[in-house]
Amino acid sequence: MPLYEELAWRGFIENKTSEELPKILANERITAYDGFDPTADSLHVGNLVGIMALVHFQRHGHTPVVLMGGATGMIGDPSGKSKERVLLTTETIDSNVAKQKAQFEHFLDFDSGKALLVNNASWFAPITFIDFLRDVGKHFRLGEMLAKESVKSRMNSDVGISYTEFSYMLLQSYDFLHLHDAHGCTMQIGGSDQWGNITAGIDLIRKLRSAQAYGLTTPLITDSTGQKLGKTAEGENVWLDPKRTSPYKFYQYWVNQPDSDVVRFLKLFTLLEQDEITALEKSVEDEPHARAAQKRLAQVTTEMVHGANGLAAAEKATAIMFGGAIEDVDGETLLDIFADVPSATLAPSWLDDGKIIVDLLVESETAKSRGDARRRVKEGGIYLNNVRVQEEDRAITRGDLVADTAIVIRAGKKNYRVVRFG
RNA sequence: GGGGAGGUUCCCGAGUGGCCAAAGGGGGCAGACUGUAAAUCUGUUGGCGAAGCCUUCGAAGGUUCGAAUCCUUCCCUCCCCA
Repeated sequence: MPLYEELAWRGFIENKTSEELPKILANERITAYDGFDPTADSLHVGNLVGIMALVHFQRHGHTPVVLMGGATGMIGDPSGKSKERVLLTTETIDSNVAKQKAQFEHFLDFDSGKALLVNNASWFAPITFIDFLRDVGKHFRLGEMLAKESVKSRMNSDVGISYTEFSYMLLQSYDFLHLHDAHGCTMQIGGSDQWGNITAGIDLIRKLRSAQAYGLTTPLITDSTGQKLGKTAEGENVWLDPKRTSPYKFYQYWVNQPDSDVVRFLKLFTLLEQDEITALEKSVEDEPHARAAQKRLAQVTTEMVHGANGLAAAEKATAIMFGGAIEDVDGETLLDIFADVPSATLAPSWLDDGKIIVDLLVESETAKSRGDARRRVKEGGIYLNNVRVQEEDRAITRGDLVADTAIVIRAGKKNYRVVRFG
């Protein structure tokens, strides 16, 4: 399937700046970029749409460019944001850029120029403010800028918009111009909220270089609850860094996708072929309880991000946590399985101090206060080694240890925490 | 620079001297149901405790027996005019 058709089928295309795009992508080898803000030390699931779009470009022989916003990340893009960005320090940004760079290497082949990763700090740092206003600012008309949706919506909100963020579109336009000049980049990919910034860049390239550039926006992916993609039920981001989001949790995030989203996500976040996805779609209709599509989605995405070992660990942990009893597992296996689960360590003597379940919940940070712990026990949402505990003053002793090493706490249906002693 | 409106618990938002740990909604958490789903229903949602106590309504002071509510100064946001 040609690239454009494949992107369309998979659901990557929200809008394009030119009707010529399908033809160009089929007949030419182009360089296309997508920007990523290094506001955290890891990429997260929300970035996957952009990453996978670049992956498809590379698979079809085009050259993808990952633009790290080392400079622009210090400003903050107002597009799609309801409030002003908290500004980060240079050190933090640099460190984030380095860490995200390593993650991109899981997806794209950067060998011998097949893909590029650039940081816009490298071209923004030498420019003075006066030069920038003269050379770039001159080509922007205030009327157009004010008409941009990203600006308008913030102007109409009661947080307003600072001059800093207002200037963002100039910076992003200059990125595009620079990549056009330096790498022959003629295309920018971005989320639908980037439309205004992308077209601004295309205009700048046309004005200054009399050249035609293109833009493609991907839809804002939300889950069935309308929430932005890549948030756990707790509202935390699902990160690609295993230190931030364990492979187990990552796997679980995908397994838990509702029927209404799973096919869409298979298309976007896996490279599975049309035949297999169609078969999985049928399975969702015919035997939804089997959740074959969810399992396959989780399997493929986890392996892609965390490798075969990460997937194996996630699957093993899942089998235990949603399956058998915990008593008949030996200590090593137990700790291995629960390696991905948040844990706490307490001194062995703790068990001899006549503590009760409420103490255990608080000291293992399962509950945020004693009142919270007490309430949750009362509600029947606390399990000790998978056995429900309903007495607030349930004593905790050495007898509760599994395999002489740990206690497994479960809060609610699927939130586990291991407490190790020693 | 001038004028006006505001800043309340996770969010929105009510509350104008005691009946306010603060209405209502949203969100979260838990339970039932279930497919580790959706929808629905129920409970719960500052901290410590048995009662009760402690901390909280942009910040700091002040008035008062008593303040989220009144006064002063400061910080921040929005709107209009210049």
